[in-house]
Amino acid sequence: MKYWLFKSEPDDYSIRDLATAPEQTAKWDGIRNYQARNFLRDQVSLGDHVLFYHSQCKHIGIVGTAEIVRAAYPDPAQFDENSKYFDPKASFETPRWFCVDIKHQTSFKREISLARIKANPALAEMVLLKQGRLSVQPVTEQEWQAIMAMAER
DNA sequence: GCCAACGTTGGC
DNA sequence: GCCAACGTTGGC
Repeated sequence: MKYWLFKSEPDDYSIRDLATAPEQTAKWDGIRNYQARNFLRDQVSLGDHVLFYHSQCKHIGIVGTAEIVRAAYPDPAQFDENSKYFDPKASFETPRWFCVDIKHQTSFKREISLARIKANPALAEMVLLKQGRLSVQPVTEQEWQAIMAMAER
């Protein structure tokens, strides 16, 4: 069992959108960064747990959790000429980008703000704080437990 | 809206 | 393969 942190701009897609989606499930597509792609394609597995993070908004932080309900498959948007995620260099034979499906698990009453994350010594080594721009990133079990201890349901 | 950090592109 | 130019992310 592994743990991850997925970033989303809530104006684009929020934890509330996920919680109210059909079957509380969504396709996590549009990832167009190679490092994030490699995690999605090679390491994110069915049943893994996800911290849902809101970026570029008023209340930046971790807002809930989700679970991987489908492992990596080619992101259909790369083949769609009308999508902003279209990639002319991708083909069905050699897809370049991948997505997974996630299902909502919990929404926190209050977000665990970035400021509180930075203030917690147990979280000092989080990839979130080390590598600010990575939108799919691993989380250790210890970090997961520390986050859960801070969360109000 | 600004700007730092960092990823990507493309000329050489 | 290097590196400058450029684009994007994301906190503030």
